[in-house]
Amino acid sequence: MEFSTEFDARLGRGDVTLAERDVELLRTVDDHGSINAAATALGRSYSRAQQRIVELEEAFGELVERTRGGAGGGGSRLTDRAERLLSRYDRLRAEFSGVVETAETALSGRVVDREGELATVETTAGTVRALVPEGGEAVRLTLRADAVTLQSPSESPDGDRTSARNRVRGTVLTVDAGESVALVTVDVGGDVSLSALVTAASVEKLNLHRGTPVVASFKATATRGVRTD
Amino acid sequence: MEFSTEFDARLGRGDVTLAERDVELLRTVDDHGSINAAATALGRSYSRAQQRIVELEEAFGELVERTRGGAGGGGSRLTDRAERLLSRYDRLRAEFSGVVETAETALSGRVVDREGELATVETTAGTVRALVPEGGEAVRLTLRADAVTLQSPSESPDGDRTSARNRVRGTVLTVDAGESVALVTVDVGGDVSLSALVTAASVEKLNLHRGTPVVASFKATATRGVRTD
DNA sequence: TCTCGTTGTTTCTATGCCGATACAACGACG
DNA sequence: CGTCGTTGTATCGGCATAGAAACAACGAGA
Repeated sequence: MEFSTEFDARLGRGDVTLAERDVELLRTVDDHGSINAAATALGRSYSRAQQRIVELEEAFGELVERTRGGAGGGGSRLTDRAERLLSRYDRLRAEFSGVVETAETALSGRVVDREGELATVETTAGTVRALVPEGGEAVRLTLRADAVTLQSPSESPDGDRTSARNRVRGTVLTVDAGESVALVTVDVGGDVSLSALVTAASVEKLNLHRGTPVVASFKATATRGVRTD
Repeated sequence: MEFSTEFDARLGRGDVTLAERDVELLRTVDDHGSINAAATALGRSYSRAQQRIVELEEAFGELVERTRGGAGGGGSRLTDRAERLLSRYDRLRAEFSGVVETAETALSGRVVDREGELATVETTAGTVRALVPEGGEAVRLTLRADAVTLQSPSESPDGDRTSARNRVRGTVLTVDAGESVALVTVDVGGDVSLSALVTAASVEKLNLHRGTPVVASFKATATRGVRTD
């Protein structure tokens, strides 16, 4: 069954949280030069918009510099603090978007050893280390495609000199090339294949196509599990 | 300024979206054995809870198996479909949590070349490849600590045989050891340091401590940018 | 066949959020 | 010194959401 995955991001400070709606408002104030024009442009009431800005400022500091009088009657513009806040929000949202957009591999497995939140998990694709919250036995691991590094088997070092502890041999199943990046699926012996997001340049350098033998490596700290029991 | 980063995750199908509140309800139905008991336990009204379940089922299929009659008057339990749905939601939420909890490095830079959404960006830490949405010039790159692999400089291959295209030399600044994982900051010459989340085992194997020379490598596809202009 | 607590359905009501409206205060510009 | 469109403030009303309450229907078990 196919779902759409959605989210909304918030930045909290005290008991006030900055949400998408607030960001939209502040951005529009910046664009239109006044709270009034911004509210109108967004189809929102001025009074609520103004109140909301005051509320946000109580938590986040001065965000909007108001001026009154003059030819145009006055206006408002964002402070540097507000710009930084919006930039911070953008990055947060971009990261969440990354989660939603990036392909992922899900592996079912069983915890066989554990040291703190670092677990050793037996999966169909082999034994991997992963971060798993305490308490679980049966787990499901999630691994983002952009966390998987592919390399040529001949170059595969002994693994003692890198912090990427998980290392699986396999052969390339498919290469779905985009404009500048490609989604590569790798058969690693289990019932599911492993997805890796690599650049087009890497596809060429590693000569990736169906049948290419590769070593897929990924960090334990980038492999996260949730319990399923 | 320190913020709390929050999110809520949703799974959509058609025009119905499964939110945290719904997951909570379904889980409680499972725990208590009836919609009625679940609603009471959550301090919610039975009628709304029941209506919501029907609404969810119209989009997601049968989620709750109801029975009426018998000693206890009947009851409800979750279907396999519901269990799978909840598991799927858990993994999504876990991924978002990962974003919130994982340390990250932010690099300011400037796009000097671009091929599709893959950009070459000059930063204070050197030249890196990153995924940047079209249109930007000045960008801010975000790199998750769990996406950074550390390796010993002696073992650093020529880079043509791996798909981790970004490679930066540096020296370890700090090692913040947790129970089983450690957050390592690496001085890479710029004004900011690079954070890497590695296992305690890797700290030992690579002999990481202040002053250790390392090569930090990370994939272009795991480096995401947002424009700042 | 009766009992029981459930499911299923309807209606009323409380609440919170927000737009709409009205009006006072402001102050640089002309 | 008046004008102008802004900021700032208070109040009313609409709308959506959800709890409260009441009641019918159900059906396995005693």
